Amino acid sequence: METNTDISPAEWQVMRVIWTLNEATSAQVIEILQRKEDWQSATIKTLLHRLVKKGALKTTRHGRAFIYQPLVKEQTTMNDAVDQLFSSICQMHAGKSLIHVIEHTELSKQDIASLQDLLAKKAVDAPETVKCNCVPGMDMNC
Amino acid sequence: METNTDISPAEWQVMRVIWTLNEATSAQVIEILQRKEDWQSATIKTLLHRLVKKGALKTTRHGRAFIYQPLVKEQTTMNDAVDQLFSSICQMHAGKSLIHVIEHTELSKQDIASLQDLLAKKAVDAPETVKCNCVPGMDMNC
DNA sequence: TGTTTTTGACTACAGCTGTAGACTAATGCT
DNA sequence: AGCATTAGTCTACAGCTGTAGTCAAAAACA
Repeated sequence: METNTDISPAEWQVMRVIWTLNEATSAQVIEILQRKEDWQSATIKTLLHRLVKKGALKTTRHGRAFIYQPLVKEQTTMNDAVDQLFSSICQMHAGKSLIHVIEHTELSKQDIASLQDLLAKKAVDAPETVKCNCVPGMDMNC
Repeated sequence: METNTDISPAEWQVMRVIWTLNEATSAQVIEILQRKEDWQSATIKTLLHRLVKKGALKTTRHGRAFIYQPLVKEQTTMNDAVDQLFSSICQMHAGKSLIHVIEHTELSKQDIASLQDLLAKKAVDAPETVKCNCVPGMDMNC
């Protein structure tokens, strides 16, 4: 079964709260998100509802209210989103964009080490240049 | 003036062709994109039109037809898109997602070298861990 | 010059998104 | 038991997207 969880930006905010807490009531999500976003509670309820419908969250009734829990993993969902973006841009320029993100992203020593490791391995048989694949058939350089 | 060029996935495909060719007629764009996507010409015309309206493309009349040219730079637009994505995900997990992309992206020797350079510099004062910022106020780890 | 082709413009329409009001049923306090 | 609060459901509505048909004007060809 396809878990085609295409999560919109606003929905991401909701997911992040729930991923972090592992489970939460709508009241909690509302309280927390209102510290950050200027959203009415009805808006957040709608987002929760849509996420349940999309299969990204599940609910368990607990007396009066529901408890919301994630059905999709955070890291997986993130990776999918990033993959989707990178697969729609020009391969030739992807490297520069990666440089750009890394310049602006805080990374732990751990992650940096992993990246260095990975790059060292990739360097071995890296091509001199990566071809632009924007115009199929033609062999262009964008 | 805000050049809030929010380009949708389908529109990206169109932009990529035009960025690569520098300029193109709608006929060219249609011909090229139909090699890759199963789109009717009317669809591609709509996309071109929307991109002009959004300020991502400009047109110059050339007899019967228009010549389309980019008004926004490819690398800049890509960087913006990537920034936008990374700013909506959990900082704590961003590193892992970067590792993930790099694993699956072909990179030139050049780009790898730049990345290595950059990482070496960042390693110097990298934090042990990057805090999750998903639940403001609370000091959580997602 | 009349006809075919091309090209852009306009219209369409459903599904997704952001944003939220209104209503209802259940809960809890007095 | 009655009223206030709360949580979820329904409805709404405009703008963006994917996807495309139709039409009119212009151009090219016969």
